[in-house]
Formats: sequence, C-alpha cells, structure tokens
Amino acid sequence: MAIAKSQAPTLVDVAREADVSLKTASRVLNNSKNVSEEKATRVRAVMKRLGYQPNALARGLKAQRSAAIGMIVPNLSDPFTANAVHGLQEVARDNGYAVILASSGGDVDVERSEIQTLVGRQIDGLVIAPADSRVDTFSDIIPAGVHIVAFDQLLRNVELDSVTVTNRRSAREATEHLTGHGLRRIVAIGARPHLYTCKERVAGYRAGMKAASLQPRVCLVEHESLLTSDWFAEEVFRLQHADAILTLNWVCTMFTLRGLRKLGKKAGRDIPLFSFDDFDLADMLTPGLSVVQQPAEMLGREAARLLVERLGGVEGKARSVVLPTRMIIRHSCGC
Amino acid sequence: MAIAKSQAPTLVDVAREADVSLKTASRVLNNSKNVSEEKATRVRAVMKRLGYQPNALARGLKAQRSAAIGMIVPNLSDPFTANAVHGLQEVARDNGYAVILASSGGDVDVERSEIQTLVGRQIDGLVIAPADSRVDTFSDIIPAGVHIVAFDQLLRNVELDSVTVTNRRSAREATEHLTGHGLRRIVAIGARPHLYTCKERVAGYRAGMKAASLQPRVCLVEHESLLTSDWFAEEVFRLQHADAILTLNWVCTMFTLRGLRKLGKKAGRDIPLFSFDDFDLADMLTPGLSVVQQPAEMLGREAARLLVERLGGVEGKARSVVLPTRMIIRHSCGC
DNA sequence: TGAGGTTATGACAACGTTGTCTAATGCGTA
DNA sequence: TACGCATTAGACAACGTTGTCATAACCTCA
Repeated sequence: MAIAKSQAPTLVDVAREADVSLKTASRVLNNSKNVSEEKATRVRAVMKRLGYQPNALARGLKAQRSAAIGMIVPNLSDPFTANAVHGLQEVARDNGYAVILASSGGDVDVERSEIQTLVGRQIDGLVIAPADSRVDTFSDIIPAGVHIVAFDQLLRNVELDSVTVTNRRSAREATEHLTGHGLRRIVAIGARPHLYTCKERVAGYRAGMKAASLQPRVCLVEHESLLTSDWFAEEVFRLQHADAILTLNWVCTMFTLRGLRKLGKKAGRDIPLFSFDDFDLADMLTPGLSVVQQPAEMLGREAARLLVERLGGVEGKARSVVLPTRMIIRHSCGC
Repeated sequence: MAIAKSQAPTLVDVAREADVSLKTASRVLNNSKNVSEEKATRVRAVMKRLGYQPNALARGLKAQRSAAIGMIVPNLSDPFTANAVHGLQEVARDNGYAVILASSGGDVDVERSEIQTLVGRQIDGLVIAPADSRVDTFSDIIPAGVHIVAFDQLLRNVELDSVTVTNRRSAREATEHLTGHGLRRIVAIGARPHLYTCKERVAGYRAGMKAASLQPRVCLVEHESLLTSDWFAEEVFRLQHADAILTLNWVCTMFTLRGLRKLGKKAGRDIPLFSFDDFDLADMLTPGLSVVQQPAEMLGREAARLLVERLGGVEGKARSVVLPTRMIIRHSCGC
C-alpha cells in the first residue's frame, strides 16, 4: 500500500508551511484578488506538496451550502431509474455537485425519513421521484432555500420544477397504433394507480380507445407483483377477453411477459403487446418488443440542469420540462 | 406548497426555547447521561415542535467523521452495477451511513479525481470498483483512516478488503458445460483485459479448455464497443472458426447478440452461447440465455457490511469475501 | 508635502456541534 | 458540622474554513 498521510493537512498547515497567514492561504485557494504573485505561487506549491484537499464539511458549514444534491428514487434496480441517476450524476459532477443517493422503495414513510436525513446533511437541492403523487407529503420538512425538482412524477396542488415525459400523448399514440391494427379488446395493464405517470398513461389510453370508439379496459393493481399468471387468466382473459395488451411501465412488462408465458401464451405472437419503457435487448426478444422509449438519461440530465440553475440563482415560477418519448415499432404489436 | 421553515432551527434555538444551556440540549440529542428527566422531556418537546434536524456538516466537522461512504463505479447503466449499488445503499442506510455516488466511466484519471472529491467530503470509507486492476492508482491520495473496500475487481500487490465472485471457477464450469456438449472451437470473448475479472475469467476458460484437451481461443478487445459484426466475422468466425461462444460480461453479451444478428446468426440457435451476468428477461429470449448469474445485490450488501464493520472498529488484516455464482442453464448453450 | 485612494496582509469571529473542564447542588457519612 | 462524592448543569474552546474588519505599505495628484 502506498504511503498514506497520517493526518490530512489543513489550510492551517499550508499557511504555516508557506509562511503566510491563514487568510492569505484561503485567498489563494479561492483565487481571490489581493494576493501577491509571489505568495500565491508559494502557497500553491505547498498545497501541491502536501496534497492539500479542502474540507468540504467545514466549507459547507461556513458557507451554509454543501455543494451536494440529494436524489431519491423508488428503486435503483429499474433500468429507467438507473439510467436517470447516471445522467443526473454526470451533470451534477460537471457543475461541482456531489450526489447523495437514497431509495424509498416506493414507500412514503421511508421517503420522508430519507428526506429528513438528506436535509440534515444540508443538501442544497433535491431531485425526487415521489412515491405517491396524490399529496405533497414532504415539502413541510424541507427548509426554504432547498430547491426541489420533481422527477418523472408530478404532485397535485404543488408548484415544483419538474421533469417528465409526454405520458398521456405517448400512451394515446401507442393505443392508436394498436387500434390501427384493427385490435379492439385492448387491455391496459398498470400498477401503482396513485402515481401520476400511471394516471396520465391511463388517460392517454382512454383517449386512444375513445378515438376508435372502443370501450376502454383498464386493469390496475396496487403493485406489480400481483400480476401473476392466475391474475392474467382471470382479469385479462376471462373478464376482458383481451385481444391485445398495453403495459404501462417496465416492471409491468416484465411480469406480463412472464405471466403470459406461464399461460402458454407468447407475448407478441399469441397476443399483441405494446409497452412502456425500452430496455436493453427488448429488440432481441422474438418478436422484438414494440415500446414507448423514454429518454431516461436525458431526464436525469434535465433534472440536474434545472436544479443547478436554481442553485445558481435563477428565480421565477416553477418550470416544467416535458421530454418527448419515441415509439419504437418492432414486431410485438403485430407489425 | 406547505409552510416551510424560513430558517432551519439549530441546537441553539432549541436550547433557548427550552430554557436550558446549549450543552444540555446537546446531551439530550445524544442521549447522554446526567440530564434530569424534566429537562430532557422539555428539550425533546421543543425539538419536535421546531422540527429540529441536527446539522450533519457541523457534527462531521467536530467529530472528524461524516457518516458518509463513497462508492465509485464504472458505469451505473450496467444492471450488475445498479443492483450492487442498490444493495450497498440499503445496508449503508440501515447503519446510519449516507452513500455518495460517483462514476468513473472506467477511466483511471476520472476515478482519481472523483476520489479526491470524495476525500474532500471527508467520507469515512470508500467502496470502489477499480477502473484498472494493474496497479494501485489511488491509495496514495486516500488519507489513513479512510477504509477502502475493493468491489468486484481486485488490485495487484495491494491488501484491501474485497468482495468478488468465484470468477475463475465459474468461467471454468461454463466452459466445461460447453465442452460437455461436444463443442470444440469455443471462443471466449472479453473486453478490458486489464481488469481482474477479465483475467480470472479467461484463466478459468483456459483451464476448462485444457481439461478437455482443447486449444483455447481467446478474443479480447480493449472496449466492448469494438465488438462489431465485422469484428465477429473476421476474428471469431474466419480466424477462430468458432462453433460456440463464451461471453465474459454483460456488455460483451449485448454486443455479441447484436453483432451475431447482423451476421444473420442467432445466438443459441445457430451458435451456442454461454454468458456471464444474468439480467431481466434473459429467460425470455429464444432460446433462453444460459448464464453465470452473479449475486450483484448481495455483493453490494457484503461490501457495505465489510466497510461498516471496519468503521465500527474491526481491526486485522484484509478480508476477502468471495461469493459463489449460480449457473442458470437455459437453452442457448445447446441444452 | 500631505490628503486620499488602492493594494496586500492578517487578526478575529463565526458557521453548529461536541469534548473538556469547572461549578453548584444534594446526599451520605465521619 | 464538615467532608467527600455523585449528579446535574453550563461556560468555553475547538473542528476547518471564510467573511468582516483593521492596518500597513505604497501610490497618485494637487
């Protein structure tokens, strides 16, 4: 193991070594004016020699600003989320912010407690994919001055900066694509109906069905894990007589593919399927999955951008970034 | 928007409101002894009323301990990594640690600079999936007292706590499974040959081939993106006359599936394939992909556990946790 | 020559918390 | 009564940094 410093050097050490006052060393560190070139050079040399690294805790304490942002996601295992965090993290880093990650597991209470922890860490801003879109369950514990960006989901009755996709339109277009194939008993399958994305996508689906004068058939469950093969047999096939399926998020798609297979039905071949969220290898399934692709990484980048701008002093009312999705037509829809 | 505190209350505010000294309030906060039940109750009530949240920056500064750990990963978009971070984050949280996430993109220089940032943030420990296993490129910038856990990769000539899987044995078993099918010209395809995992898996593959008295055929590229269909046509088929393929990580598998398809060959059907890393829907491909499944989330949990134990005061020489993988035989291997 | 301004420098306090030390009180015991 | 000891309480300094202010040296121009 390489030689490690037994004690990390502080600015006081630097100042002493360079034979200047603490304040002068501080000025050099911050590139302030009013430091002679001679001393500045000397200080910089000492910093380099000692491997000096400013203490972000002390800085943050003094400046009332931690240069860190929090991000709360429901579940990092979802590729959509993982890619979003990836994008967010890059933009944050490029702007000098660290990202403290927390996951709520979709539970409002966990979410709340994670937020409190983050607030205690003096985050400058928070990007949150709310676990429940019905009410604002957290603004009351976030001090003024900590900016919030709602990610993916929106909250009712709250004006927050937000980043979302065209959920309603995308769902409608996907639905219309299916009705365009002459399919009539199209069943929309979604989960966590209290989420904004779910509601919007259902609304888009309904609009698409209505446009084709078809009766909507919505099957929602509280949690994706309820999408078992038995459930499909009963709800989707016996009750709704499905002749096509629209899944409203990635996890639903997973469970649907598995549930159908257990019933001996192959998605796309035996029953047309359109789904939300693209993922690696969706194109390698047979038939390839037709999907509404969400720009996950870009969503993360935009969330970071909004937040960084706010932290940089941008004022004004809440801004909403709505990114378009992309329909990727493969073959599972019947094409 | 709910009413937000115009200014987050400090312990001084709490003490004043409760009419006790700052120190007494501090004692209550930390459940120290020597506080009368009466004052303790009063202080706790005030804390609750004001929504007091301790300032982690100040605490960390005083205690020389931030209760945060850093994690550096090459790429969060890889499901293996995402799941690992997920596991790590949970265990860290349950032990009172926040996770600051950084990604290196597999670049040693980026890695180094990210580490310096994290060190500046006074992280108590670091979990790192090194971007290059050849040399220790970072221990010199990490102060003594900051514990390190090597994740997934190992470093040469360095004794660090580490969490890895049985790379060599798993690769050997996968290889032997293929040779067991009577396949002879099995080509191993890997990327980033400087990584420990790659070397180990290649070694395991060689052992497996040797056991069957077969000539090893190793095709390594610097980066997965070089695995184009042209490359496959030339390297794998024209030069090596492959009659089966073993891919050594998830990204390789992605590129291989795509590259083969462009050549009009279907992995598993036209040419047997075994691969490292399971992923969602690997079972839904036709044929289902036979894989070496890595316990990604558990790896993350173990890394966090090792680190938390060290931070809790566990001494002694470096500990290596090696987790077993699981062979999931579907049909792409020829079964 | 001297008033007024600019530049370079450092002493000191403060951010919010906790460790150290001292003080005051009550109580049991010689 | 007087002493020691345990308990409770608070004053103060310190963690590492930066903002505020004071000071000294050096200009410039009348």
